[in-house]
Amino acid sequence: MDRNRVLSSDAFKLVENYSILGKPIELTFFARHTEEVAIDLLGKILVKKERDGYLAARIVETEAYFGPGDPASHAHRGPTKRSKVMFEEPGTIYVYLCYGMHFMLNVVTEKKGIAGAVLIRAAEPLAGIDLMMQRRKTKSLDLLLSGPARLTQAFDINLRYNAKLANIQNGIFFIQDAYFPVRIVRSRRIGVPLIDGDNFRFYDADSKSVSKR
DNA sequence: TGCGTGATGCAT
DNA sequence: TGCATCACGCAA
Repeated sequence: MDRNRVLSSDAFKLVENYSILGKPIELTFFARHTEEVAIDLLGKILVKKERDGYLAARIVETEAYFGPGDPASHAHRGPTKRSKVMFEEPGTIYVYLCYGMHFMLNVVTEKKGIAGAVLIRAAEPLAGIDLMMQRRKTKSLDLLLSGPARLTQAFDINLRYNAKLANIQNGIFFIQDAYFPVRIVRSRRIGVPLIDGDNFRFYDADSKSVSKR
């Protein structure tokens, strides 16, 4: 199936198709090494159920954040009021406010008690596009979800979701992508201090929705 | 390029 | 209690 066709397809029907092909992924998916999860999340579909239908987007950019030893991680000095979520059960959603105005969406990894999370930085819109464009006040498909704050704005993700499990009961979950192979590129993480050996950002080399900078 | 914006967490 | 700091986006 070609990607342009997907992007122009009717929103909510498409999600039904994906739902048939890929069930929501098990939370055990997240109970692995953070780097592995960050890579494997590329190509997965982020789905959020709303009153009037579904929002769906194909994840194309992620970053891995670890615990102690990773100075860029909120958890690097152990659990605090904010970062304790990163030590929670794998598959827990970690949302926090950045620069006083931007929400960041992460999913907790590793087994409970070990800090780790994957920041979801960008995605390609698949369903609920009109609603997302309305929220973002943009007409560009490429820019709609191409940045961590853009994505949370379009998906209306805020602190209410923090510390909730990423499962269907809570209105947000992932389903598997049965279609596209992903050509993965690694780079250093964005917006964090320069760290020797930082190579924990991952993106789909063929996606136009990857964030710039 | 610079600024808005507010919670966080370390230093007092 | 104070105050740098911050996984960013947008107007210019």
